[in-house]
Amino acid sequence: MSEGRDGAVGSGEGQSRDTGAGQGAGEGMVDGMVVEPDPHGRRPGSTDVARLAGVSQKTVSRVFNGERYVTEEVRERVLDAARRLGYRPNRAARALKLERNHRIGVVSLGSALFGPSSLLVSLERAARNTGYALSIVNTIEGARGSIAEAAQSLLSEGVDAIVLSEPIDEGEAPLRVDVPVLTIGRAPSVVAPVVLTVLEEEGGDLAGSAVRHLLSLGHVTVHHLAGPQRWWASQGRLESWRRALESARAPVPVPLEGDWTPESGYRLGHELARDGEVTAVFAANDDMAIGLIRALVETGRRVPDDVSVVGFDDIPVAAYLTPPLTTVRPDNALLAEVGLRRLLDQLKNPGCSPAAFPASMYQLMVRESTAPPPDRRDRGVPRMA
Amino acid sequence: MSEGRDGAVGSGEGQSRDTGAGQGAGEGMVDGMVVEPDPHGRRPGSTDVARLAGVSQKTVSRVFNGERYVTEEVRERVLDAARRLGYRPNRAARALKLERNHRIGVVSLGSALFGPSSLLVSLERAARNTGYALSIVNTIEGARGSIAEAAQSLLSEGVDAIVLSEPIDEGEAPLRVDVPVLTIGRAPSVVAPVVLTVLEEEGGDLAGSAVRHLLSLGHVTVHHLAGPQRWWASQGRLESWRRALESARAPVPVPLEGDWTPESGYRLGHELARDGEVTAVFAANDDMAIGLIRALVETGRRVPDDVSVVGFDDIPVAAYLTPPLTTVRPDNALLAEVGLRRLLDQLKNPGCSPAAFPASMYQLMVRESTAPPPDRRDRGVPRMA
DNA sequence: CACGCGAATGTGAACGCTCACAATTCGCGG
DNA sequence: CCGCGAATTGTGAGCGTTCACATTCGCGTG
Repeated sequence: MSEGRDGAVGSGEGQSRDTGAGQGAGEGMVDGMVVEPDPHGRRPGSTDVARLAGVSQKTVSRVFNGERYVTEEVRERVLDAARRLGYRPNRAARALKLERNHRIGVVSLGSALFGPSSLLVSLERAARNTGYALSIVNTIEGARGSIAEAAQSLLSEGVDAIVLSEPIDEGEAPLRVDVPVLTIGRAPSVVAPVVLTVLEEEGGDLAGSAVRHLLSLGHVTVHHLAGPQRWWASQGRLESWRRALESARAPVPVPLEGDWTPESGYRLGHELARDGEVTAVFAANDDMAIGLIRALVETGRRVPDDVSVVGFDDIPVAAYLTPPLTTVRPDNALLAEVGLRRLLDQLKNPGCSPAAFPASMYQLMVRESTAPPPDRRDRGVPRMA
Repeated sequence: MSEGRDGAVGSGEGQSRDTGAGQGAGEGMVDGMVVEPDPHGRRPGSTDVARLAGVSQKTVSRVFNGERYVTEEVRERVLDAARRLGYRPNRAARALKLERNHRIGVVSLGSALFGPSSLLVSLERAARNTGYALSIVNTIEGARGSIAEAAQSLLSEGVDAIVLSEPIDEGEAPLRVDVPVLTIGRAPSVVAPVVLTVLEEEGGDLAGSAVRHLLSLGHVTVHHLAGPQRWWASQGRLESWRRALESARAPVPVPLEGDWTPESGYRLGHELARDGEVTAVFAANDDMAIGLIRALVETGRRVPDDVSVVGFDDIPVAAYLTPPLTTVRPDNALLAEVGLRRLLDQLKNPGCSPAAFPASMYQLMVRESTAPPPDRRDRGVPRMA
């Protein structure tokens, strides 16, 4: 087996400042891997592995990159040596050389809102499945230029691409970066080598099912409690609501604008409650829907008997509220997955066409916060024309 | 918006074999900074800046690290050159040389639960305020060894430290890593150079106020709907509940174990409802409390008239439920901040004693899901002995 | 005026890795 | 036995930074 080669190593040691001598001394077991006492308290590098395995440093590199042209025997020896030393390749060095990081940056809002959170979780999972790491930078909502700042910070970390999650329209100079960008939801203006987008609308008509559900129950129209219009997500839901009404030839009331919080739903709910005509409301998220319901209840309107309410998100507790909330459940995991796939396809294979959307992303969860409007209830459920 | 640039790339070709495409920063204005056409289609490095500014590369480094001994005039010149080139220091190179990354890794559960999410957001903010970047790896609950795996993955990214957020007890071989570790909540067994902890209990007695509140309303005892006991957080809440009962000499009922979801609260709520003695329940999170309330309502028990319920977390909608939920509000931001401070102090100044906890972290939000027990209501609010 | 000292700047060697390009080996047909 | 290509392994040059160590410069002091 190992024919002389050990002789060859001994000679060339010009550079050995840190390389102690060939110590074979004490060693401790850690979890099945032997840790050789580090020569100088340094983490082992590929050269250390190479020395121990009696091969060149390059060969170690080959083994760890799964390149061809390594005999099984050598590979074994290298892997074994690596295990003994507790070696892990140094990503920084690799990134330095390769000029890419296998890391993508996410600009997100620092919020614990259910929608954004679950999107983030899904993004992480999707990224990790494809071998990418995620860097997350949160912007502070309302701080001007914070998206650009966040993007810069990611760029200096050397991310290969940037994802703008839940982008909001900061109404500023376009964001300019030199890596591919994926925006989830409609894009604010971005200048980059590649700009990709996954639109929420791609996965179906968002609010359409909610609106049609309410109309088919006999409501004359559906009011809308919108999210902050600087969020593209809010705009999408609003538009979808409007379109659904228009295509059903129902009147389109003036939408109210909240800020995602139950407080805002509550406040606007009191306004809505003053209008006796209101029998159905679609809220842009569940939190606002809940605030809204509370306001209605407090002003003596029953839900769903007097007013029907539909939310958006299907937060975990939605089914357990009183009354259980009818709501639209988006498939954030799917959204994240498709978006990331488009981005990564583009990264490794510039110019290819974006992956199509596989399936519908929205599901209306009909529960008990919706019912026929009061003047019709006794007549049963009528149909829309 | 629109596509990025495209032309302009034509010239450089030599080096672009591995780098996807040569689509580095092209020419043009970037956010007010002039980008000189790249000499070789490469991102500018400090040497380029140095050349342009007519100084040595080292001086550029000095400027960007805010070292002393740089004349104002030179600094200006360097900064100006850097701006012109659109230079950003390369973190990978720095990390390579420094052997640290200014990056800390977080092992978290991939969940959109409110508690963990808001903790994560707080961690990110705290980290960024101190110049650290965060890498987040989610574990999959229930997958064996996933914490160790996640930690390894962070390690190979070269993080300077690891935070175990919301750790769960996987009952496995101790986690062994070679960077400092911070565990938020009680630690599973970890072997590392430094192991720090922030306990939730440090910030107050968690559930104590909730239990005392209920007892003082006249309830004989308080039942507990616990979280999954593999989570240290659940154990803390359970213990705190038990201690509070014991120190009030109230009987300690057998706790029920849920899994954080409203479903589990609902299911266990039905069990609880069978026991006519139950007049007060403390749930380990709001979601379960909501499921519980639903179950109670369905079985004809009124909340709070027949049964009082207290939750934990104070999720945004808690105040807008019917009835508004009395709950314990933890200060996750504070928790994250103190924890991170301890970690960073330790990193830059090994051996110093951990920062103390500045303030109480729990606040009982008394709302309308709690009231005196049914048999006493008419007699007004009695006092505990 | 030499000397010294501190302020300001430059030098060259790593850091751990990958890549283009040898260099070595092996099998085998001519 | 030579040679040639394919399979394997080695070599050396950086990638952009930082660091220890010069080096230069300006100027007050003996």
